[in-house]
Amino acid sequence: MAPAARVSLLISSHALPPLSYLVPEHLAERVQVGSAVVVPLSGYGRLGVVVEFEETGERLGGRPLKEIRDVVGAFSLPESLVKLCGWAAGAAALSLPAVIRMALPPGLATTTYEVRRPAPKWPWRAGSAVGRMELRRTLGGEGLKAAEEAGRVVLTPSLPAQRTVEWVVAGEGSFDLRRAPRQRALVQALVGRDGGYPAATLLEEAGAGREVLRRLVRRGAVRLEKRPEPAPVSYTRGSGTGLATYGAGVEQALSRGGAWVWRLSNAESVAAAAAVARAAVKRGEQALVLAPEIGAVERLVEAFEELLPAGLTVAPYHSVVGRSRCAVYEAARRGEVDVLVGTRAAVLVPVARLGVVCVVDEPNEAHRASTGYEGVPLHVRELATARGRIEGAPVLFFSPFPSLRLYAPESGVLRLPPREPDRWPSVAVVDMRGTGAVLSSTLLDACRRTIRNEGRVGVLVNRLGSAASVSCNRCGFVRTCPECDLPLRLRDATGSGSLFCGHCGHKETAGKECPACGSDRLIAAGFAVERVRAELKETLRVEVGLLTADRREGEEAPVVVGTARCVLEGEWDLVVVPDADSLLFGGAGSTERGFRLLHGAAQSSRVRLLVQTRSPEDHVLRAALRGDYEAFAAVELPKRRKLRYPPHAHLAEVVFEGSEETVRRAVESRLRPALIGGVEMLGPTPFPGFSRDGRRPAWRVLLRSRKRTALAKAAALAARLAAESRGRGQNHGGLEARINMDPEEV
DNA sequence: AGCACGCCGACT
DNA sequence: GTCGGCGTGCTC
Repeated sequence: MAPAARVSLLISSHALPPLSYLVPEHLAERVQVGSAVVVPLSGYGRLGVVVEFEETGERLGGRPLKEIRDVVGAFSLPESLVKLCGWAAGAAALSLPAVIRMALPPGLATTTYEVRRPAPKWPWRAGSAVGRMELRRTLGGEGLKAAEEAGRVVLTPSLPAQRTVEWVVAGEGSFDLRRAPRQRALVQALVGRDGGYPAATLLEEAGAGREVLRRLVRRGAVRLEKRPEPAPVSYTRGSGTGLATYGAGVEQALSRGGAWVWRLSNAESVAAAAAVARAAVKRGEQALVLAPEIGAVERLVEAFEELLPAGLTVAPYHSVVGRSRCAVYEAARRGEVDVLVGTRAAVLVPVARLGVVCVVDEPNEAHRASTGYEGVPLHVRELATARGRIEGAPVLFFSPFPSLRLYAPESGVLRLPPREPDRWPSVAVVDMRGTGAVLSSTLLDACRRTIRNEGRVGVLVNRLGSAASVSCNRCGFVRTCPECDLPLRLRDATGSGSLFCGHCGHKETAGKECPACGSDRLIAAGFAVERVRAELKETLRVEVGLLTADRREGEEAPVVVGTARCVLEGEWDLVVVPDADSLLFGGAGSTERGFRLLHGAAQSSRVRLLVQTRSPEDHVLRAALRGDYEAFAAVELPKRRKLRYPPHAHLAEVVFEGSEETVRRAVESRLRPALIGGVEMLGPTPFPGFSRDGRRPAWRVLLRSRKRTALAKAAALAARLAAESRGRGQNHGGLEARINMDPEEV
């Protein structure tokens, strides 16, 4: 029996399971779990990562095992990160090699060889780097294998060549520049910069063109050098005062460890995260701070530069950082970055001495990579929690309104003392029962008053109002599912037709009369942006701007109508929500989302908030308008438990695209019988407006289980079934499926 | 029979 | 990612 290493290979068919290789005596010291190694596969060298060891014979099915050829120390991962990758692969139903690849530096070239001892007729010199393709073209497949065997070429994975910047260095001696004022100015600007100066900056400062520089070079007065572009690591320049406010909370979390939620306003979250990072750095450790979007990362980096005491290093990590991203990766790996701030792409970056993980704006769904995009398709809260557990680092989640799945005591996440917002607008609730108008006179008066005082009004409209709910115009009654107590949704936005429960699939007809008061005034909720804009323009006779993800018009207007994301980013004197009900009961959003939007609307208003509703007594509405997260959670948490939403079980959402018949047949005959390991199935339910091309109907199946891995496997199976039926071209157009693990909106 | 093409599974 | 094996379907 000899120990063999299981190696996860870095090739783009990720289906290959880890393979076993013998560890030769001379490499035994260096081969550990996480080691990047070169191993033979079909005769050629490949890059792989050791994921475990096993006791095995020296042969496998009659053939002797091959040996590991080399260790690539520069790209080895810490053992803890391999563990994390294993966890993530199980939770997301991805192969381990696929996840390992995400943990390696971006842009790593895995097919580059170094020529060590060229044969006489080879066109390459010793030491040159040559791609596998070129080697094969010249030497042939067998020739390359032989060359590898003989050690003439060695697979040498490498990072993309760093971009270089041109530097100007002053030359020796003196030159007569009396008649060359431009050149003189350039040389003047170089004085005192003995190490040289970047050419672009120098030219700009001296106000000179390239020709001036060229002449100086010709004279020998200066010389040019190509130097590697530095990684975008910046130094902090603050004093660190102002972070003391958070000292007690920081101390509590860092000394006790584990996962914590800290309810703070978004602005305070930034300072508190800085305080956490600083405490970690004081202990000689590094901090990893995760933000939902690239813009948020950039803002955090800037804020940290000002907030943290001078001399610490901060670096951003996200897809737009570009070629120098791998330089940041390397710097973090070597322990040279004190605070690494990144998007979800950063959660698998190896960090030499991880001291703490911070997740800001925790409930934001942008923290999740969509399937098929870069990154593990799980919410960062799951990955951060797992990473903290595996690496023994505390994890802190920041938000004024954390997700309920995290806040639930059963999640095992501890709570730090919250701070309620210090500013809250005066709130007006307009009861719209009995009126068919879009805009009440109270709303219009409030707008007029604000405009007269030269204030600005933000009008928050819930997207396009599709997938609406139905409520009674007379008494405000909202139809709910008898089983789940969730608002029923309208099958199509036209208002006619049937209602369904998005959770269990319960169906009923809309009916003509209100079950509560008997009136026949049932209406579909949900106003479109354009409609509200037109009515405001018409009535107020002022310019009304528009602010959506795709369109920006008249942003500076006294009144601006927009979708939630855009309006809540701004600051307004008056924020108006013409249809709060569509936020609360509308299809495309959960109760949590409704609460967050209304709470956010209050926070983005300096003076006044006005909402129109047909459910003025609704507890979510009331709690949101008071900014009372605790009251909201107290009512909603038991509901989650009853419905067995996360953290009480794990859910996987599978969205199928195809005809109802195809979906039902595939689900009932193939998926349901294959469910094992305590995985339950709910649905399929219609999924309005989620089809990719907008034409084919979409259907949602919810899978639920206590065991995350069993659930992930079931979801992957569902996707496979869809792919198979598509492959066989069954029934007009077949089936497509998308998976969403632990979806936000249930 | 002889050959191009595509699919599939093995490779450790 | 790379290879060979094997079946299909075409041509000589």
